[in-house]
Amino acid sequence: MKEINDFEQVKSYLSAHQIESIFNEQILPHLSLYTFEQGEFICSQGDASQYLYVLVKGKIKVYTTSAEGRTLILSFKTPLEVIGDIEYVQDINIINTVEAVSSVYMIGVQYHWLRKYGRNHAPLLQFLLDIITQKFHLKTNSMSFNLLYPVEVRFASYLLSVSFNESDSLNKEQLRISIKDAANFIGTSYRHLNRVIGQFCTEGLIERNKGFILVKDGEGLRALAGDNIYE
Amino acid sequence: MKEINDFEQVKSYLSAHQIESIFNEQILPHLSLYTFEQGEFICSQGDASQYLYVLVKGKIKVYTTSAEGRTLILSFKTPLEVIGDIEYVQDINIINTVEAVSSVYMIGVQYHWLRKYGRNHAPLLQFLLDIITQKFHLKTNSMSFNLLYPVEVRFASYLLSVSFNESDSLNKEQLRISIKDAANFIGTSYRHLNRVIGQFCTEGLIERNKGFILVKDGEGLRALAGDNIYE
DNA sequence: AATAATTCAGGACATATGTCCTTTCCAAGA
DNA sequence: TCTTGGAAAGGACATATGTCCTGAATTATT
Repeated sequence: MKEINDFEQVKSYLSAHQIESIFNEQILPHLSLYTFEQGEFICSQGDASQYLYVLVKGKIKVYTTSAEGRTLILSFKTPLEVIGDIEYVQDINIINTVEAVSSVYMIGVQYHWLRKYGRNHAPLLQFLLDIITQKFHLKTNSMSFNLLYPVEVRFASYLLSVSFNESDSLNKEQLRISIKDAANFIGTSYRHLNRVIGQFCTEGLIERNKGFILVKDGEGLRALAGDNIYE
Repeated sequence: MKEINDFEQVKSYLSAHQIESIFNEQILPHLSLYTFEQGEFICSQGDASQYLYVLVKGKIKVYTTSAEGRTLILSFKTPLEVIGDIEYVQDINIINTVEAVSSVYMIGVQYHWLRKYGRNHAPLLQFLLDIITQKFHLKTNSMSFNLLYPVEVRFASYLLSVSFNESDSLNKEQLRISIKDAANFIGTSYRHLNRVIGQFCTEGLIERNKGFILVKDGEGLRALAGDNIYE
């Protein structure tokens, strides 16, 4: 983590995401811009929490680790997103580990100042409500989805969701995904996901060459996934 | 659903739950008290949403039904709880079906009035934030739990959680649970849950007689469940 | 280039879980 | 009392998924 001492950048990110109004005059001076490198932790499960972060650039993943050491990825997030909000409101330790997937920029502010100056600032409260209800909705969906459908369907959905979001930067439908991440995300084992990938290849839905996965038949995947797309 | 036209009761429920301050003078006149019978729907997945409900007495269950007709119970809730909050903030249709498990009392208010008079009322916003973050936290836990652990463990946890909460009213550890509900809650089939129950009986953890389940070895269940208790 | 270390793909098998169906039993109604 | 319907329990089997392990492929290191 590195702090970037440039208040102009803070302001410009706020304005880019149209959230200038959520922080009032008293809080503004206590905002800082932080950057995290790829792979760096933003916060770790169980730690005491102190900062509310607003993700303004880059991509992060949120995951939990069970007592037995199994990992479950709960979500990937891109701006605009908030980290530490639940912990702030509930006054509890960090629930999930958050890790930078790309290089990441976040605006951070200590709970301390939020408690002091933000408690009754309606725009901030509304903003948090909006963000959290979105998260909640998304989580509700993925929870039902994970429990109600087999791995095939979840993976088809995952592929679609990833290929849509990433494809801007990459070659058409060619995308590098981490199979391990994918397995942890849809809550299955690496081995089993591999099996499903093999099956998809046989059926001509995708093709794989050395770590990459090429979506050959998006329509086929969509048919498999049904309406359910990880949003 | 039946409306109870008695503003005194509304006030007394508000005060019993110490939430008098969340509704301001303008909104108060638009609060109503509703009662639902056991089995009655409070709201149904997909419907247009119009009311925010505060559960003040009784027990409800929240579930979702997949396109294929499978049911997944997302949670059982007792006071203090809010229904329709996500839908209010996001302005979307009802996400999950909510059904009264016992006879239920709820304070209802139309979104209309909330939008008109509640938008900037910090106590209301804070209250919603608090409730929703709690829900979110709970859901995060149950999601990881469901994905990370086998049915045995989930059921052990479920039994513990239910026996603690219900046991006030009932005979010691004797509790009537709906096995179907339990199966839908932990996201498995009735058949499989039955199998696990059989196994638990063999191991002397529980005993069953005609629809009832008797917890014989709470410690054993706790050992199985590990630290993970729903909620 | 040669070797070691790591990642990747998949085989073999065990286990968990789902589907379908049958039997038993009990309660509601004729 | 006699049906009849529907819960409850569980048998038989198919399928989904997990665990452990091995060999090939790839990358890093000397």
